Amino acid sequence: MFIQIEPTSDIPIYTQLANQIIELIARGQLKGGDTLPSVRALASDLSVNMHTVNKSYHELEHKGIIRIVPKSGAIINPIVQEGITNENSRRIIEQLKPIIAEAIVLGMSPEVIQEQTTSILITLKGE
Amino acid sequence: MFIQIEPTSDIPIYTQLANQIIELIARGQLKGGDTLPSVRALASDLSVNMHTVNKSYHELEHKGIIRIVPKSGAIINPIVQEGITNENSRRIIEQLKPIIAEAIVLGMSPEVIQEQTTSILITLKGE
DNA sequence: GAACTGTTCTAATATATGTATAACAAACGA
DNA sequence: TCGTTTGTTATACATATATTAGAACAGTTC
Repeated sequence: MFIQIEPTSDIPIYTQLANQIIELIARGQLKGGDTLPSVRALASDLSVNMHTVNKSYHELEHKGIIRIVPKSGAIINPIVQEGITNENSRRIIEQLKPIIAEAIVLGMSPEVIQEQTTSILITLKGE
Repeated sequence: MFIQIEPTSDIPIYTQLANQIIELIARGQLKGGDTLPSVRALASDLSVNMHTVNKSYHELEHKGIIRIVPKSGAIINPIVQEGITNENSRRIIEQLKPIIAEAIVLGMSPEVIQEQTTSILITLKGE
């Protein structure tokens, strides 16, 4: 697991960690059925507190990305193949909207926004 | 100004406000040169504290979206026409990446992600 | 000159974030 | 079986962020 935490970032550590795990799954470097390190092991690895890692894992579980088996470990769910749910789709769009609005106001043209989106998709999935 | 604040949201009030002002500018409902209400007037209007509105305005100024003239008011900068700066572009991409990664993991196909991006752009700019 | 403006200051409260320790009970592995 | 590991839970503490409140100040506006 190649994870890098910046303790001084304005993004909370547990969010940084959750985001990076999501990115690893999107890239296919973590697959459905793979197990995540124990909260203690990963915490020690990243030099952060056990509870901080635990909070990340529960955020991922709440989003439906992993499942936590008590007293056992955390397992990555397979990437959903049947298409995204309406609820999740709505959430994603609500998150994208303000960022795209900001991009427009800062002078990024719709064409460039599309290009950058494509670029990110290629980076993540190779498509 | 049609602004709606949800006090119980997990998104801070000052962020909600800044986002909505940005969206109004992106939509063209606020234009370069337009003035924003005074911090006291808008705070009263939204039933929030003056300092919360002030924090929003300063966030917008920090992003280069408005300028604040001390003892006078806040004026919207024109939408940048010369293209986005590299620094701003980098920031936008860093914000988009984790959301797009999450969309992929939750089963949104690259094609649908592109479609939704287009849809948001149309909603905002009519393009 | 009165009203309004953003600024600054102090203060209080609530919530969020992160760390530190410890104990518990279930699961795991040898 | 038995020791180790696991996630869980509880308490405590420190710091930062978010929000509100009230007041005073000095420049701007009309």
